[in-house]
Amino acid sequence: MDLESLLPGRRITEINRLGKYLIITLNDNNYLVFHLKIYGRLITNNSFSPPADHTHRFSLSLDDGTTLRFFDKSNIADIRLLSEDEVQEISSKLGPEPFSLGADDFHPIVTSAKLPRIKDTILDQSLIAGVGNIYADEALFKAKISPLRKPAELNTQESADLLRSIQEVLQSGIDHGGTSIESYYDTQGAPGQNQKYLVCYGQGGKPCPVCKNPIVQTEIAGRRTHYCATCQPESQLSLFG
DNA sequence: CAATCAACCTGGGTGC
DNA sequence: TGCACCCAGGTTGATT
Repeated sequence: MDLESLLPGRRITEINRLGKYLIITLNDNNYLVFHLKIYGRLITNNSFSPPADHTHRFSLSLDDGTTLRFFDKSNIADIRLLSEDEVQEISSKLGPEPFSLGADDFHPIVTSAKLPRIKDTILDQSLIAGVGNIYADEALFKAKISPLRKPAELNTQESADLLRSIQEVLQSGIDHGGTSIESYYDTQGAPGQNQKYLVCYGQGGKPCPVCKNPIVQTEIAGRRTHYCATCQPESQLSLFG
């Protein structure tokens, strides 16, 4: 990749997030687009030394003396220099941002989804942008909805609860500086704290904080999945309401 | 057509 | 200790 040689002389005019994409707008109407995937890390703290397994992929020297460095442990993260049209194409494939949605908007999105389970549905970036695997499990737990439920069968109350839960778990992640289960770092090289606040994800076998039955760990659509089979019943009917 | 799977990469952990 | 295998917060295109 020779992005570094293409960039000198250009100016950063704006920085935005689009779903899970980070979009840096340049003054020539091009865009530096990052997708961190699982292990991508962007660091602006010049004195930060990442662990040895974080391979350096990219550096950009800014005129205030900052160096923007990009590391990726697995080399599957993306950095691309794109035109406005190409960014527009990415944007057009993304669903709405969860924080911009109301319950009335979210219910039809959920119930018209063609995916087999609600977990697949909220992970689908074309339906709702920005929800990843950890936050999907946390939100479904919080809303007391089984990840295995068929999306079309959620009633208005359930979809409203789910949207609110998605917003809450994402806000928690933001407030606590990210979830550092593996090795997430913010731009200063500091780990996030949100892993301390997870109540479901990664808790397989441990007692549910609500009912004390063990949290189930399984796999749904190839993604590690955790839920409480008691608090999040698969059947919509519950004798105990 | 819908749903799953392999591939993209690499390093770390685990179990034999 | 060595080695084969599995796993990872994601997305995409191929395959069943």
